[in-house]
Amino acid sequence: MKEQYHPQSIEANTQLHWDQNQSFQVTEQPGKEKFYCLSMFPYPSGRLHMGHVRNYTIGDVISRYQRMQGKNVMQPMGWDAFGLPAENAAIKNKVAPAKWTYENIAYMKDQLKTLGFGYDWSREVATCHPEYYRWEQWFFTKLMDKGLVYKKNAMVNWDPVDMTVLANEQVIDGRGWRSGALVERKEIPQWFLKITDYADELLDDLDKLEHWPEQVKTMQKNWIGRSEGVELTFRVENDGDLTVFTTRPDTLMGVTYVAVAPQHPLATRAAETNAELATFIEECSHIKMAEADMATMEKKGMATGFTAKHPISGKRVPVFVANFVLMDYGSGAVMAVPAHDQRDWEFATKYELPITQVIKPVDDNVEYDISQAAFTEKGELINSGEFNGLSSEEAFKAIAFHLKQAGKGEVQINFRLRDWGVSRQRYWGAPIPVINCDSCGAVAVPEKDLPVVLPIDVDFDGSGSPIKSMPEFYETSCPTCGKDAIRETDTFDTFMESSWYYARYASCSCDSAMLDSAADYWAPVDQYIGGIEHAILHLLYSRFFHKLMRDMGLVNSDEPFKRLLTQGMVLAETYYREDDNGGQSWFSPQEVNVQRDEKGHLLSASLISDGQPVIFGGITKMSKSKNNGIDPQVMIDRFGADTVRLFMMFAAPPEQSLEWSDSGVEGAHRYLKRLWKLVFDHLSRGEVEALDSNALTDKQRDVRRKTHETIKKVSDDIERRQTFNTVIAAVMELTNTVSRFIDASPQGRAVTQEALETAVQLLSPIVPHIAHQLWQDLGHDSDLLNSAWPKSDDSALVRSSIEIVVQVNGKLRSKISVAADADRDLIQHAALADDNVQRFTQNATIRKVIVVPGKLVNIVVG
RNA sequence: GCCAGUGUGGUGAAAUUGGUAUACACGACGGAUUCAAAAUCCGUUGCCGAAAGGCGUGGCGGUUCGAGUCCGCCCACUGGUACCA
Repeated sequence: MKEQYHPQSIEANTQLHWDQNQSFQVTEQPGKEKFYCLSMFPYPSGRLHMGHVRNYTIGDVISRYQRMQGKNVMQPMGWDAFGLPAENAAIKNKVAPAKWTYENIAYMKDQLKTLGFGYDWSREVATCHPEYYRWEQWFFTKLMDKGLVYKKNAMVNWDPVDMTVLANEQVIDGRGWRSGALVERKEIPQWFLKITDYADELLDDLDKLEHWPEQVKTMQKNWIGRSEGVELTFRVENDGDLTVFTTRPDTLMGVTYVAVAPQHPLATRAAETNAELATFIEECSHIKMAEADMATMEKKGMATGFTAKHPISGKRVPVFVANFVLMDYGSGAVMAVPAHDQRDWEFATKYELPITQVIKPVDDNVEYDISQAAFTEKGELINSGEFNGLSSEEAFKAIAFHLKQAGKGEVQINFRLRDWGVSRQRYWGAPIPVINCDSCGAVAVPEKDLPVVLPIDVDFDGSGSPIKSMPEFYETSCPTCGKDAIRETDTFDTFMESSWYYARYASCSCDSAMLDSAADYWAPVDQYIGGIEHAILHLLYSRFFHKLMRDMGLVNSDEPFKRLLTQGMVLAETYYREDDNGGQSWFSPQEVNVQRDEKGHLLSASLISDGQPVIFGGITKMSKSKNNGIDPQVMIDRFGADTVRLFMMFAAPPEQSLEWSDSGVEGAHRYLKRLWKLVFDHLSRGEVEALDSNALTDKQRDVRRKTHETIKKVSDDIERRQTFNTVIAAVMELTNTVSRFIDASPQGRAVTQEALETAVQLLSPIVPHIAHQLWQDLGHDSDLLNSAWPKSDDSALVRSSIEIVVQVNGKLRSKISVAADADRDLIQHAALADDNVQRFTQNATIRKVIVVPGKLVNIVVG
């Protein structure tokens, strides 16, 4: 064994060993318990970032741990390769999206290998391969057959200068990011998947996901947003019916106006003879298609001149156009009850519309003032004619019944969830497999003609998708009638590809079907790991897809991911200088020198290159825009992969955000050097005898107890709690104990050997390369990967005496040592007899003594 | 705006079921080693106080023998908000 720790050669040799033995290639083994561990695949943006390193280290730790539990572990990796950034890079660097993507994949794959992750690379998939998206296209055509797909008009952000559809992130302050033109809303025909058909099941099955974080389940539940209410109709004078949904039919008699979306047909008709209204509607079209923008903008409206007839009272209420009513959600119209809804109240106050109170608190002592704010609680009905005196709950039923009798409304379950629009007017995505024929309509591309291959040799200039101006792509004939027809040139939302990749890994080489029987062996994923930012969309779409695949007979399970770990972001410090024009230029933390005071508070910071000061901009998510990304590669080259992995797992628990710290990384590196030295020093003392657990001194017994306590804690921390930071802290405590333990006797050395072997095994999932080497040095011929996870020996855990904390009035006053099996009375006596306790109790009356055996005594005095 | 989370020493954090607040690290300070430095090793380190002791987990209030942990209100920050992935 070498005296110095050289990570570069150890890591290269260990990786070569795994490679030559194909250590991570797996096949289905029916007799053996399987474990499918999956990390969310990366978008190939160019280089790995720290978020990837964190995500994949967590997955690798869990995989290696499960393997040491004797399971058949599959850990695959692939590429979420379609998406907007490739198009942006193509415009910027004048390189085709496909070429850019494939080059990035090659580079990032090398980086993943350097980090030593145990992937079965024979299962690699990239979603931009026709062999992959072929099956997605096939699946879509099957969904068309089953009636789960439809086409309708939907709104997009339109850049009138670049003549292109913009993603929400490409709209900045209401303008196109490249052209600077005011965006417009535009309605275009798009394909939708009927995810709302599965809303009930997606909601109910959340209860089956025992091992999902509660917060993710709550967010999904709220997103699906099941609510019970009444759908009812207002007859509009000189026009048709206006249907609205309300969860508060008990407030119906307080309706003083109704509002429709600016794009509503009624608004359009009203605007034909009202220039002012037409101008208002035009203004409303310049708002970005994002809920956050809609909800925070100034609420504005204008009367249409139409009136609607109240379905019960028959009174006429004005119809408004309001910019906050969404055309894509529900019927595009809402009823307004200003007295009992805060938004309606603000709108009514602004436009001087009447506010009619119809609910009062049941408890007359509850204070409220309808002139200051809406009263939104439930209560008792007033000013509601025949419904007066009913409770909100009774009125819900009574009013719903009344409306149903009159044929004007019905109780309905409503979902916040909307159907999934999957059309994108972009180039770098999977072509939607549909042909539009003048006679036959939209026809699915037949299976024999799949895949519809995306041409990759294109000139991409950013002015719209190139395949939209490629007749050789879109000119075709109708599969049904044979006449000339036009191929769909929109591509799929990239969430389509990421909704089923986990299943394809199992059947990745199958070229005759989307999935084969192997998918059923491996699915569902036992452990899924990814960023919390995917809590709703990706995870909901994947759950939906899994149910679709189940109903198509492709898998047997109801849910794709048994257990979920959502990891936090990786943050770093930011530094900037103000430009002359008021902008900011950001400097990498690695270019900055920081001065701190005695206590470590930041005093000032300056740029290393010119010595001039820079401003500290806070700690934020690593990003290109703030130039605070730390390149994992630089760190790996400097310290080795094990150090980077160790720091990542040590700095914070996985679900929390993690702050990058250069000195923290150096600390992690120092620890590995100390561990190496500890093993080296131990081995340099020569042969080690067998351990005889009955022949140990008290000190040797203490060290051995620490070893077995550590096994117990670490196993629980990895398996149940998934807190890898405390795993490392616990092993550090063990190695600290060993380095303080000086005992060269045969049994002293045997105890040390056991402690060191244990430490190496417990750390091996986190730092597999150094562990691989140390395991051999400690005298093992077999591969550490396949060694059995250590088990704690209960007899080593036994203690003869334990420490009990003694409090007086809840304040710590003393600690006493009692026999481990001491009963309540004995503990209480010992506590009361303690000198320091007596100081606080002697001049007072003891009112109560609380004894928690094994833990503490609290003496309450008065 | 709405939904979900987070907030503990100088810093990252620990405290798992309501029971010793600050484990394990980083930094800082002191010392050993060295011609010197780096590296390494040892020690000190929540705040106030000479000590006894008091105070202390974003803020205010509550429940309890006992609250970082439970409840109510508030503040700040983060993620998502359906075309970023």
